[in-house]
Amino acid sequence: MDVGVRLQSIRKTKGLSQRELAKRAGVTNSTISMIEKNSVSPSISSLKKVLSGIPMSLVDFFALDMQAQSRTQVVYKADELMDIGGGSVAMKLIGKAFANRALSMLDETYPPHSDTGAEMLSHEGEEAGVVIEGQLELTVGEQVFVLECGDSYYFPSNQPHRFRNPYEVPARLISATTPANF
Amino acid sequence: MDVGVRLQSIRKTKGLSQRELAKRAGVTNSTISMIEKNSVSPSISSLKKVLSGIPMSLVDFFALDMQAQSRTQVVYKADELMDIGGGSVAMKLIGKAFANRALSMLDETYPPHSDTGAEMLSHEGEEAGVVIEGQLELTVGEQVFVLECGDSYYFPSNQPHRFRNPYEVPARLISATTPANF
DNA sequence: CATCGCTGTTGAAAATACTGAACACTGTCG
DNA sequence: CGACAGTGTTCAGTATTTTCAACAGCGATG
Repeated sequence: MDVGVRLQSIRKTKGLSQRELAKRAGVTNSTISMIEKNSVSPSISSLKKVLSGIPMSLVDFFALDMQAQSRTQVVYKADELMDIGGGSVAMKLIGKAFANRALSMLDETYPPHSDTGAEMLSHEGEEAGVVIEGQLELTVGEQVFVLECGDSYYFPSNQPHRFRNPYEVPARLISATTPANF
Repeated sequence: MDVGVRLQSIRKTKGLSQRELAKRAGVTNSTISMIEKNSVSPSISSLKKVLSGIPMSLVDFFALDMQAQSRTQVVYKADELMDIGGGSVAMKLIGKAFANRALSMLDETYPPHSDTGAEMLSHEGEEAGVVIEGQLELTVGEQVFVLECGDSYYFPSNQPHRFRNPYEVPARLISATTPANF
């Protein structure tokens, strides 16, 4: 992992000079120069100061790291997804031909006033999703959330949960669950 | 944010003494003592060494913050997703506060003529996705596919792959990967 | 009680990071 | 061309962190 290179690329992305960033962060330009050249390994406090001038959190900074590491049917046309929707909700499974999948990805459509059911769901694993059309109500444990278009969620699936569309327009949700439950 | 307290709580959770952790990490016990007492602000390199004895990544260490602050956030508004896009492609991670995730779900936007890079990606696990806006070209191994809006894919991530948007309109892709690579 | 093995803390010395003031380079303006 | 404002780099001195070794406290064992 290369702190210096990463800092430099972030700084340049933001269109800042070393001196400009230094001023905002309350450090000297030489500090930034040396960090970027990896001639020092900054202390947490000074890196935090530097990032505050961007601004960016330490988590986000280190998260960039991971990205550095970046015959069965592969592609499925929109109309060849497998519909596994039991009730009113249409749930289309992505990658039906993939045996022993580690992942369930679904394209779900919730018509107005539809629901995954009164009793809460609960199973092993973790799940995430994004609402890409309409709005949806999500209940996790005791908490009730309203997801607007573009909003997303992530929670451990053993927490009791339920999806509901109490609105007048259909909602569309892309979800992923691991391990696969379909 | 309290580096010292956090380190201490992690260390104790793992049932390690200062000396034991110090030995595994390749630092001295006094370093750990002082960090935990917040009488110093460790350098990135030494904190990284210390965490390697746990073991734990810097991201996860700093991510504990967010977890604590929001008692496991479930829902993320569209504008609070974490952008981990390195190049031209905007990749937004869903559920950034979820530490040790089993799943990476991303909301990716490919501007016209953007690309994940000339060299093919390859890593462990499986991945799936749906194109929800525009069109995208996907290369898996020797095969090249054109994904229209609504089309999806599923393949093992060890197959070399690459995404490309050679078209004139932006493409938006929701993808999921397990195990998490972010 | 004494001794062992462990715990975490503390001080002086060694190593490392940060500052402040130079330097060399670029491009722009008069 | 000369002056200027910007860029990033370098170096000596200062401030901070890290080590090494000693210390004090605690519980178990002989």
